[in-house]
Amino acid sequence: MSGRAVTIAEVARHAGVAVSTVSYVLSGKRTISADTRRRVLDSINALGYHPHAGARSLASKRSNVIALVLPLRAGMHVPVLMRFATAVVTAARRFDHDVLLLTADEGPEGIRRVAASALVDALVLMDVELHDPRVPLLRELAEPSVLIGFPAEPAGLTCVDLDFAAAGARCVAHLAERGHRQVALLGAPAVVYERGTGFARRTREGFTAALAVHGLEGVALPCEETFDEVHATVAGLLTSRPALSGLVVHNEAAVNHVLGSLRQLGRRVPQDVAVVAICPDDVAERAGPPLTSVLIPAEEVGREAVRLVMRKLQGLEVPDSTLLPPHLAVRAST
Amino acid sequence: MSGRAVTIAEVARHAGVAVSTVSYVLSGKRTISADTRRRVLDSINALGYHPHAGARSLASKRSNVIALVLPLRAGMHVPVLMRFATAVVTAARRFDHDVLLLTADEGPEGIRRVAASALVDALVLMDVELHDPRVPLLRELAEPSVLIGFPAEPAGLTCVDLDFAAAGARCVAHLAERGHRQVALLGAPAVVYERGTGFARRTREGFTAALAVHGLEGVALPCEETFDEVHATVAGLLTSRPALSGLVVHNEAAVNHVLGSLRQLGRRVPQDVAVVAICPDDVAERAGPPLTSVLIPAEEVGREAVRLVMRKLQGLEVPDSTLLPPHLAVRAST
DNA sequence: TGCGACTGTCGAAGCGCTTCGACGACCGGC
DNA sequence: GCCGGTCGTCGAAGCGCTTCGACAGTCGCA
Repeated sequence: MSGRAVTIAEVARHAGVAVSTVSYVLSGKRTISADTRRRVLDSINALGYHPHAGARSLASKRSNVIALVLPLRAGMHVPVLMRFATAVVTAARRFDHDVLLLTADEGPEGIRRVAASALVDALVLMDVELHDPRVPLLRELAEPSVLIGFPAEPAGLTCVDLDFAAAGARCVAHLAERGHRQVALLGAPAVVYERGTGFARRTREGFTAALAVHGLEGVALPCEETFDEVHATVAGLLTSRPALSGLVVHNEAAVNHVLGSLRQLGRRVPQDVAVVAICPDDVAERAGPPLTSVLIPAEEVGREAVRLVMRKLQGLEVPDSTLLPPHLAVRAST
Repeated sequence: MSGRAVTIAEVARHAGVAVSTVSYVLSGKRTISADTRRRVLDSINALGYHPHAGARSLASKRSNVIALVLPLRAGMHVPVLMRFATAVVTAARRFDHDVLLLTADEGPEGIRRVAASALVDALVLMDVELHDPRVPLLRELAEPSVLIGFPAEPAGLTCVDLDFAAAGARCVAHLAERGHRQVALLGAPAVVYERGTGFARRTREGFTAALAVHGLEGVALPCEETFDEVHATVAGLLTSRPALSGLVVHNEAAVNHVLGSLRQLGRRVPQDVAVVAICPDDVAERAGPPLTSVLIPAEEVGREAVRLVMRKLQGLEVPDSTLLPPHLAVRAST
């Protein structure tokens, strides 16, 4: 194997047809008789032909690669991002596309580079901030793009995300159903709110709005991620609000610390304090006790982002905004 | 911006030189006078020229892209993988290469596809198993590759990893220094050992060998990742070995559960039980108490893997095996 | 002064593919 | 039996780049 690569010309010779015929068999852009198609496909298999990606992209002006831009910043929950990433790769393959991985440290310039050099046909951006420096760049790019998350000014962009406001509200509703009257939200670290990251704020807004709807008392606090800080926050909260009996945790790294802290304070879950988390299912399942949770449907979001970007690539219309509904899984913690 | 893309011919015209001259300015493969170089570079900037990646790869037989193959399987610690991934991307950019992300679900065939289609020049594979189905394929590929991790039969391959045996030994040595006589290793879930994943076994071997060296008593156990299972394991261990006073935890997902379990059992860390973890620094720092740990130097490993694969691409010799030494950071848990 | 050895630049030939226009062969309708 | 229309296939013209050989100048040295 792997001497010089097989070219389309060799396939054509082997099958006794013209190069263009092979190309049309592969692309399906012109009708080819069943008989010829067979011969060509047989030759392709016999020779182990794989089209040269560069040649193809040069001739067709399509690279069949999409960029996945994933900044990695403080306070982000890496496992969730990884799930997005693999979901995007899997979905992209279904559309016969590959995925180029871009990180933040090259800055927006990296996006321009891969777009301008025709390395990629389209872009999917993750972890979008309210005032994201990449967003203005996207507007002037010819390549279509989809954002996972929402910037402050999403007009003219295509955005997908879990409906975090609904997720926050769903958690409150669940606690209300269970009869809790005083609840709290432990969210992302303060720095994430300050940066204006959309999902953190939207969860908080949904949470707060739902308190009014259900007539609950509640408070939303940022939450750091070391055990000691979490413990201090939880202890302070329970002291200042003795009647508090429901907790919503929207911080994957802190979830287990919260449970450890409650244990240490002698509060039983769910008898003394009920806990609902917004986090991936596996984290919720592994916790002690397993947590009632709203999962972040990473696979679904990633798949949807790819679907949308592919539609744009075909020139089809897509909605500006796609919000995926939250799903609550009830487990032992409420 | 972004009408039709600027081509090298337009740059050449703008600068008043031949197309080939522009190419040589960019590649540095022939001497060009300082004066001409200036004019060409100015034109490139003025026009915002970016070479067409496909054209370049077609003509030069180099795509300047490397594949990062990262299967995502049960029991793997996603955050660590993500660090590898970003380290690889960052390092690759320093060599003017981009990174194509491949996951497992296309199987080994995906590797063959991207190699045969000249989409990538080289491959970096992560999370290698002892009997990895991708390994035989690599041997017959023309493209150079580097593995992060070791298969059972690494002859003729290039492998990089943290020296997990040394890491396991280092933890034992540390506990011995602190005067502990009876210790235990809580490792990966059983399934990971059964699959023969190298790093899990090597840590255990290093641990076991070091017991003898330091004259300690000890046992190595697999460790599941739900709180309840961890708790059962820890409780069982402390019951069956009352004199046990040192714990090595090589399981990122279980680390916080172990601490929670000890808390619940009324054992203080480090007074009653000392704990050393093999995990990323941020997990160790956030734990309660912050953990003495051997970090998995993901950035370093990723960087080294890229450096090696680039050397191979240049036809240079590289060592078959690169083991990065462990670094122990002492914190509050020992 | 002449001659080889560089230097710096150019022109042209591909790289492997897609796509466009062309063109026989064959069809049905008159 | 002839004509317009498909259908299936072919040949050739690029796509934008790298690289090779060629070739004017220049320079140093005999």
